[in-house]
Amino acid sequence: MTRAPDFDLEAFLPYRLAQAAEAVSLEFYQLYRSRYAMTRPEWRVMAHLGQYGPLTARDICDRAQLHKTKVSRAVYALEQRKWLKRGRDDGDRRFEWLELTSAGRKTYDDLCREGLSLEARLRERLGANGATRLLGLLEKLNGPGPAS
Amino acid sequence: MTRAPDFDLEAFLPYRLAQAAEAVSLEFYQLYRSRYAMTRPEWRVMAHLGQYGPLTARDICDRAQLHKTKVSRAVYALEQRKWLKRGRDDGDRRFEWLELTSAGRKTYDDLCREGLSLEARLRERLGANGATRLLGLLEKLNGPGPAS
DNA sequence: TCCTAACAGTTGAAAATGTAACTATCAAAT
DNA sequence: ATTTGATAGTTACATTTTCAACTGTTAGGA
Repeated sequence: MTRAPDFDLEAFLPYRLAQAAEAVSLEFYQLYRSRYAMTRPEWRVMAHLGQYGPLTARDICDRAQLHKTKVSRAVYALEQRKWLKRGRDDGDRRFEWLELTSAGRKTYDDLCREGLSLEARLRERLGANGATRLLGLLEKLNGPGPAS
Repeated sequence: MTRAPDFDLEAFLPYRLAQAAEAVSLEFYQLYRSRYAMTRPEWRVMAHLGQYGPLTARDICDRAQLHKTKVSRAVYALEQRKWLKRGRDDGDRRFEWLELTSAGRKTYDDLCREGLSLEARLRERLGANGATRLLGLLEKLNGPGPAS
């Protein structure tokens, strides 16, 4: 049982990534939270619906890496606020197709504009090509993933 | 009120960072969770204590960006398991100095070894200099931060 | 047809978290 | 000495998240 003296927390990727992600997403979270009283899962669900048209809850789970109970509750909340409507699939009645209402899309568009503005600030910090290189590295990092 | 057609979720940094951080930290989380039944805040607190010697709860809050109630509860849990001991500061009795016990250090050392092994796998995915470049970019990202 | 297994989505209870109020201690000013 | 305001850390309560069990539906045999 030897010591582990060469472990360096400051250079530990899971730690640094978590710190960076938290700091960056906090800026945006505070915005949609204070402006629209939305939670993180609610914004995630809205973002995916706004971006990729009608989806089932399952689709959102897969794409957004969100647990199905989170999606279920977020969908319920968005529906209550009339930002989303659901419709059963006629062929397979287990599915529900989820879609933003026009009120939901208005909110989504507003948050997209804010997102773009935040994105611009972040890219400024990263310098030319910085964002592209960062996205590329993140891609590599998740790449292989757990074998299906 | 114009549409926001150029918002691209797949290239949105807060989103991609959150996804990457979650995926990467999950690998490690599952390890210390299954092997030691530790929560994330508990590991964070242990990591900081193992790495930076005796600290107060406040130090850990600042360094680890962890809310003080999380730290308080994590410290309590680690203490119960005899992985940590606390001692009042003689000068200022508000402070408590926190330190890993030798049992705690043993656990910490074990997790450090696992951390190093995970880190090696991640660096392999990132290629030569990839990790260094990634850390540099993350640094820039958080750099300025909100003005104090 | 009937049985079984799988899937989409929901719900309830337990655990974790966030917020605000709290105790105890200290420092500075009066 | 006493008051005021700040700080370290804890606790209580409300909200969120997680986990497992559940309903309803479909598909594929026997």
